[in-house]
Amino acid sequence: MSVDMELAPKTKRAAGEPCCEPVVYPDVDRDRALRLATVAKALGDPIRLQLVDVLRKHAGKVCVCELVPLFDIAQPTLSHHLKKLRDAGIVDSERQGLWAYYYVLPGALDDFAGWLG
Amino acid sequence: MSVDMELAPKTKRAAGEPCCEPVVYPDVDRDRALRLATVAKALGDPIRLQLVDVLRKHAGKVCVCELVPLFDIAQPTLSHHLKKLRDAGIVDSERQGLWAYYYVLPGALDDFAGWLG
DNA sequence: GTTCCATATCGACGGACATGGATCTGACTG
DNA sequence: CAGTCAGATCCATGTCCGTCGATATGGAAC
Repeated sequence: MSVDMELAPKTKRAAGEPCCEPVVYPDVDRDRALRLATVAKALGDPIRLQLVDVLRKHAGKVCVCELVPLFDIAQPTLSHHLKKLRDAGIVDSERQGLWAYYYVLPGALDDFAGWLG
Repeated sequence: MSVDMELAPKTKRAAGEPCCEPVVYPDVDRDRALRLATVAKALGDPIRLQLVDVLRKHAGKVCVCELVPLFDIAQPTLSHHLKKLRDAGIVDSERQGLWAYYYVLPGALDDFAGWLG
């Protein structure tokens, strides 16, 4: 891979002139970048990533009491992570009596996966 | 989608007995989760996500002076974000005289894209 | 009612993060 | 050499994050 010479700024230029003309632009606008980054940020913690991994690979909804023993963290911490994933729109929950069941929202990761190619 | 009854904890149980047997496990071990989360965390900022988007869509290497005018942030802040992406193993840089050229490391996002499905 | 249980929320702590001004570094110019 | 420029680093600021103990909530069992 070599430097694209069309993008190489000219070495000599008038004082005050910017070093080069901008020729590249992001394909993702600010709003979409914000949405994509929100998902990425939610996945940017090992425990949350494993949580999503478990929920994604299991068809159906998983009881929180199943998730607690999988990680070496206190119950409030797990609850905090689940809330983060819910706030990011990746998972949702459903209560049944005492227990809460979590599941990955269908298509929640599609946009991100699509951007990632 | 309905609750998987095989996973539903029994309502009645002996005192001290856990509410249910764990039947789900993460396919991703702790180390891989850490590596995947590192990439996700680096992408968890709108500016860094747009940076990767620009660098990915442009074949070859892009001069920093091209990137600065694309965002409403100060130059040290942009440098900070580029360093984060470098530390995460997503991009690398190459100096040519006064200018620095950044590019996405080939395959840097493959593992993450593969996990995301 | 009371008691127990699963989960969520609160409050506080330490550490990490995003930001930008000032400054340093290294390279080109004259 | 001195002057200039691009980019990185340093430093200070305020904010957010991960963690967990304590507590609240709301349902089930007795």
